[in-house]
Amino acid sequence: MRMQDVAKRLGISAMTVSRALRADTTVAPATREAVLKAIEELGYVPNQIAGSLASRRSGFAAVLVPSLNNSHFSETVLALNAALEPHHIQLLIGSTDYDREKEAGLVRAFLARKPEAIVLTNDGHSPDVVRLLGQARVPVVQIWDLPARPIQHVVGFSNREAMKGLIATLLRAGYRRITYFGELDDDETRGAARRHGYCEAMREVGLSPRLCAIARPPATMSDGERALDEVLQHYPDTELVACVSDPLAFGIMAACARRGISVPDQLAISGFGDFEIARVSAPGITTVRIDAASIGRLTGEIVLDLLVPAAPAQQGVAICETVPAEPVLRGSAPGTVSVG
Amino acid sequence: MRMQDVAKRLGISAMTVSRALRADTTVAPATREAVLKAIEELGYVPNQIAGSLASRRSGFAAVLVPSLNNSHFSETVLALNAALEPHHIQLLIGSTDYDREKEAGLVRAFLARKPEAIVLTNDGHSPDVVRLLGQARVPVVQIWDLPARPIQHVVGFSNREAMKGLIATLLRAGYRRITYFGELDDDETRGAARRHGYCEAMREVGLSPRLCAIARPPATMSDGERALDEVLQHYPDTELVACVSDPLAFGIMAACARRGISVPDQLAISGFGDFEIARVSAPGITTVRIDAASIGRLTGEIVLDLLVPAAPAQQGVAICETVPAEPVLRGSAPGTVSVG
DNA sequence: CTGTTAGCGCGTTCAC
DNA sequence: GTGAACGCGCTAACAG
Repeated sequence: MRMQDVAKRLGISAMTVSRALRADTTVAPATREAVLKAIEELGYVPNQIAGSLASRRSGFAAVLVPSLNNSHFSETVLALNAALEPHHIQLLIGSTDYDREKEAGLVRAFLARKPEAIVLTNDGHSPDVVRLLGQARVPVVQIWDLPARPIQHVVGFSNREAMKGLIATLLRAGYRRITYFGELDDDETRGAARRHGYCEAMREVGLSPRLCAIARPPATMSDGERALDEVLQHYPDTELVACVSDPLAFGIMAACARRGISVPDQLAISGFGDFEIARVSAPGITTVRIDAASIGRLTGEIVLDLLVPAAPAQQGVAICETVPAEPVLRGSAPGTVSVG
Repeated sequence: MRMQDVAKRLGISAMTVSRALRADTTVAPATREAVLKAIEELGYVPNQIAGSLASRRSGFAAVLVPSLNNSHFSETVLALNAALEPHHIQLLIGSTDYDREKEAGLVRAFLARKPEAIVLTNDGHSPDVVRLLGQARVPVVQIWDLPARPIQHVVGFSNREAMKGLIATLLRAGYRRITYFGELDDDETRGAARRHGYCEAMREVGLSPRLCAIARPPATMSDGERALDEVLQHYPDTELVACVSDPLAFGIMAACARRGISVPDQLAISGFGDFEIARVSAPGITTVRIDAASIGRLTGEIVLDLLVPAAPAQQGVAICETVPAEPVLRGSAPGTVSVG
C-alpha cells in the first residue's frame, strides 16, 4: 500500500497525505483528520526508505561502542537513544569488539545509510575511517575519552587523569604496594590511558609501577580468579590491586572471598567506572565515578543541535564537553589503610 | 557523489559500477577491479537508501527488548547481531521499557523502515501491533518465552515451567518456607510467568505461596536492600528467598552481607537466568540456567532462513524452538539445607 | 490550503 | 559482459 492508495480513497492527492503526516506542514484541520482516520483504518504504514531518499534525511544516527555487553556503554547508548527518540531519530548501534578493522567496516556500512551524525567511542581509528568521515561531511562525536587530535566534537573525560587522580588519592591514604591489573592493549584505548595514569601517579611519588595483565579487553568479572592468581604470583606483597574496571575488581573481590582472603584487611581493591555493582557489593568498591548516562545525554543534545544547520558563525566550531570523574572511596579500599 | 560519478571517471555506465559492487553479478574481472579501485580512490560510499528503495530489500531486521540495560537481553541481541552481521543485515534495536504502548510506537516506527524480519520479546502485545504485523507480511519471531498464542515463530522456553522446576528442586532439597520476590506486573510478562511457576510448585506440595514485590520491572541489584526489608517484615521466618532474576538475588545477598545475615545458613537465596554474576559471586547463586546467547543465535538462523523465500511446502509453517532451562544449585541455596 | 511536476540514486529488466 | 530505459514511493519546489 502506498500513499497513492490512501489519497485515492479520499479523492485527494498523495501530496496532501504526505503533508498531513507531518506536524509542521499546512493542511486544513478537517483534511488532516480525514487522512489520519483513513490511514488508521487501512493500517497504512509510510515507507520511510522512499521518504528518506526524497527528503535526504535518513532519520538515523549511528553509534559505535566497543561492546554492548558492558553496562557502562549500554547506559550511554540508552541515554543517547532516550535523547534522540522524541525527535524520531533512530539509532544504528554497532559493536566493534575492541577491533579497529571491525570499526572501519561498520563505519563504511553505516555511512551507506546516510546517518545524520555518527558517534564513536574513541579507541584510535584507522586512517581510512577518518578519511571517509571527512568526505561524508557527517557530524562526528567522539565519546568516553579526550582524543589527542579530535575529529570534531567530544564528550568525555581524561581516562589517564581520572585513574591518576584515584591512585594519587590512594597513595595519600597510605597505600604503597599498589599493583595495576588491566588489559592487553597497546593502542590508544581507554584501558591504556588508565594504565598510564596509574604509572604517572606512582612515579610522581617515586614508586615503580607494578603491572599485570592477562585479559584482552574487555576484562570481565569472570577474569577475577585468574587475575588474582597473576597478582599473587608476580607481586605477592601487594597491598592494593587497582583494576582497569569495576567488573574486574568485583571478580577479584569474589575470588578473595572464595579463598578466605579478607578485603580490605589482607588485600585492598579498587575499580573504575562506578558501575552498579560497585555500589551494591559488600564491601562497596572504591572507584572513579563516571556518569555514563550523562555522556549519552550530552551527546544526544549535540546531535540534535547539529540537525538544524548552525548559524554561519558557529560553523565548524568543535564542541568539547567534559564530564566529571571523581574518586569514590568505599570499603574495598578505604581512605584509612588497614592492610597489615 | 553518486555511482554516475564513479562510472564517468571510468568511461562506463553506472549499471556496471552497481554490478561490480555485488559478488553475485556478472562483470569482467578487469572491470570489477578497476571499479573497486576507483571507488577506493574516490572514497565513494554507495547510498543504500536508494539501493533499498530500488531493490525492495532494506537490509534491516528489527528487534525489540524490554531493556538493554539487562545483560541477558543484551547477550541475546549481541548474538543475534553476530548471526546477522556476516549477511549484511543491520539490526534496528528498540527498548520498550516494559511498556506496551511504547512497544506499539516502536513497531510502527520500525515497520516504516521495512525490516525483513521483526523480533519481539514477548510481553503481551497491543492489538494494534498484532494487526499491523499481520498486514505488513513481515516475518515475526517472538523470543524469551512461549506465548499462549504465538504470532508466528518462537524461540524461547516456558518461564513458568522453568521457575516451577527450580522451586520443585528446592522443595525436594528440604526448603519449606520459600518466599518469592518479584516485580509488580500483572500482564503476560515473563516475571508473572515465573511467579505463577513458583505458586504452582508450592501448591503441589500443599504449601501456600508467600509473595513479595516492590519493584516495577526490571528488578535490579540496587533493589536488594529494600527487597530484603520487605521479605523480613512480611515473612520473618523465611528460609529461602526465590527471586525473579539473578541481579535481584545478588542485591539481596549483598544486603545480607552488610547486615551480618549469613547466606545460606540464616537465609538461602535463589535467582533466575544464570547471569555472569551468579557464577562469579561468592557464594555462587542457585538459579536456572538460560543460554541467552543461544536464543539470539537461533533467532538469527531463523531470520536468515526467512530471507530466502521458502519452498511452497514450508510456507507459513511456524517454527518453535525451545532452549533448555535447567536448575543449577550453588552455594546461595545448596541442595542440602543448612538453614537453622 | 492543495495539486502538479520533477526528481532523490539506485536496481530490475530487457536489449544488444 | 555491458548499456538504456524505467520505476521504487516519497517529498521539494513551485504554481495556483
